[in-house]
Amino acid sequence: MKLPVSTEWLLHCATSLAQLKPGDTASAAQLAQYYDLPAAYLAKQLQALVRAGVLSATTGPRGGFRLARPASEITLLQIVEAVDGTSSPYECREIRQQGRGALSPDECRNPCILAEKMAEAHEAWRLSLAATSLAEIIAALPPSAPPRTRRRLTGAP
Amino acid sequence: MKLPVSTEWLLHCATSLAQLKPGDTASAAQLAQYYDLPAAYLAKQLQALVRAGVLSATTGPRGGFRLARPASEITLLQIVEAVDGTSSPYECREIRQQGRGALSPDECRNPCILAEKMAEAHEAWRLSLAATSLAEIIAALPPSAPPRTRRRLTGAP
DNA sequence: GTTCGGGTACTCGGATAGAAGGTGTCCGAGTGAATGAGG
DNA sequence: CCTCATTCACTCGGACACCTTCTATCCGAGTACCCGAAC
Repeated sequence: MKLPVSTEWLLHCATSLAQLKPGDTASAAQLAQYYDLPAAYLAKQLQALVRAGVLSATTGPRGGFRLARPASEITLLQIVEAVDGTSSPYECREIRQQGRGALSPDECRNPCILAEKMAEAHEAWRLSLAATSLAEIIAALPPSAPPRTRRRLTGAP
Repeated sequence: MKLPVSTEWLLHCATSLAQLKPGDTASAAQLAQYYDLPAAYLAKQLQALVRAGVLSATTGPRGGFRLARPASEITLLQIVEAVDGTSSPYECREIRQQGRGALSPDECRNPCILAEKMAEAHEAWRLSLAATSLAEIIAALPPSAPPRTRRRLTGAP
């Protein structure tokens, strides 16, 4: 069970975008320089956040990415699931219905207990991530962080 | 983020082994037939549970696998982590210290907040899985299940 | 001075190769039990 | 009938290919801005 490395990238990028002034954008190239990441691949992953409705993209000069909604309404879960998908890591393939020990369809009316327990754990994970919004992450940073982030993102010395 | 398919196999196999009479064993071939799984690969994964101390293996005729401890002391988490490893799915590579926006080592004295939140979610997942033991899984089955499982595992008609 | 048109440079977006880890398979080393002969 | 050495079949354990997914890269389509000329 491994999350893509790009998960970290996008969590940090979203945090950076949340520190911009409303209406401002940052391009994929700027974000890539800010964190020293492969620009093309980062752009590809940012598109996933656009498709998920977390970011909105503008083309052309002075274009780039910005948050599609207020930072207080974007949770860590939404970002992670935009990158990695929403499916559960445990996929029940109903092996209890196969082989010599196969259960009758009648005995499988209620779902597999093991699958239920795994789903509960996944739900606990999701709830934990959904409990934190980007706004709370920003609030935990020192007050000097946002201006500095803006400065360094735009490339100003 | 995807768990190996073999996770389901081993959760079910451990459940089956927990239904044996104390001291009895089941071979990898028997378990594979019971669930219609590739026997060689299942054996390879069962070894992982042996290395983790969840199962114990006996070679030679009438040998096989059995629980290394009482079912009440084996949690779902121990089985899952034996298969998939104990590392967190989110790996913080400290990209905040790289690139144009790199933070000074002094500002990185306390760990990255995002990494902390991701670790909290993983811990919630682990706690949820650790809360259920194999004994509780068995207790939820109908009383007729264990004898039937034993019969079908050994190949008796 | 204002307005309009074209050019340009910059942006995202999707289609295309390479690498890592899970999946599946194979064969060898070791062991405990069953067997047969001998006492 | 009991004992013991031998054989054997069965078990696990580790080493070797294949395939899906993540990683990385490239180039094309579209667009907002900037500049120049005309009014």
